[in-house]
Amino acid sequence: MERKPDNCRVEDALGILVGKWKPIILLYLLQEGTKRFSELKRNMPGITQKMLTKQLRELEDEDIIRRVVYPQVPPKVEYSMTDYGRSLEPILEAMHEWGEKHTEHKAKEEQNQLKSSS
Amino acid sequence: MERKPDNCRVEDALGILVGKWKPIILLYLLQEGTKRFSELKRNMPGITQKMLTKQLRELEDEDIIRRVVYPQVPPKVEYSMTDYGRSLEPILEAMHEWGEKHTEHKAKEEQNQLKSSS
DNA sequence: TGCTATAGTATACAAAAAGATACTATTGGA
DNA sequence: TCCAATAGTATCTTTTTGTATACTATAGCA
Repeated sequence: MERKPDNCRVEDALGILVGKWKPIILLYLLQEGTKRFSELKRNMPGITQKMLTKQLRELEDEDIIRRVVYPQVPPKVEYSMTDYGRSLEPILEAMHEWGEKHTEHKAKEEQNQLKSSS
Repeated sequence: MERKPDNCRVEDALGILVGKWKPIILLYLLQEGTKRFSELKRNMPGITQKMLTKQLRELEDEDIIRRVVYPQVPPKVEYSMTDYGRSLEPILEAMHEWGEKHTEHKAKEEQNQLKSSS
């Protein structure tokens, strides 16, 4: 990594991944393939419709996911990863792995604090 | 990636990396090693002292960077990556690479839009 | 006729992140 | 005696994110 901060493109990836629900949406779609709006919602207890819609729209605007509307009533809308979106997988995977190590790390830290305070 | 969203640890990494200046700070320290507060500030035009201090404290609390105070006047405080912090490098690297591809991708998209609107 | 299901909007509000600006302590040197 | 340098705090304001809640359209069905 020999580059200047001014050509740092880390922010681009970060901008796409950031948002309380985006990583969860992306991992879900990566694992499960195509999903309807209602299935996404069911899978994310606590999310509001507005939030889910917003996150999906943002991901769609970045060409990370695809939105397909079926002209039916009641409506049916399906979401899936684009090929381009799938290219985020290594990042998500790296983050997930790091996150698991981090959990251990925090556990150890707490252990140390207990020792030193007793 | 065959896991349930409820054991998704992506958020942990995200929580550490998110912040307008954190990736820049981390890449800088990874590349340049130990740096003083004033050097960090000089390297990030636009950041306020308050912001820099806050981001550094948060990274320190997570054991990602180390803060060493020299009892001098005027004060001297040095920051550097911890070993643990260096374990974030693959993620930052993956993000950087993706970001570069993203820049091309966006350029192509704009080309296509120009074509289709002419 | 009125209810259900689905995928949303619209509006108001609360909380978190970021920015602007002013202030502090201390010592060596002019 | 007063100024410069360094690494901060303390407040206040603005912007961005996220939450809560209510509302909409429409085909099919009882």
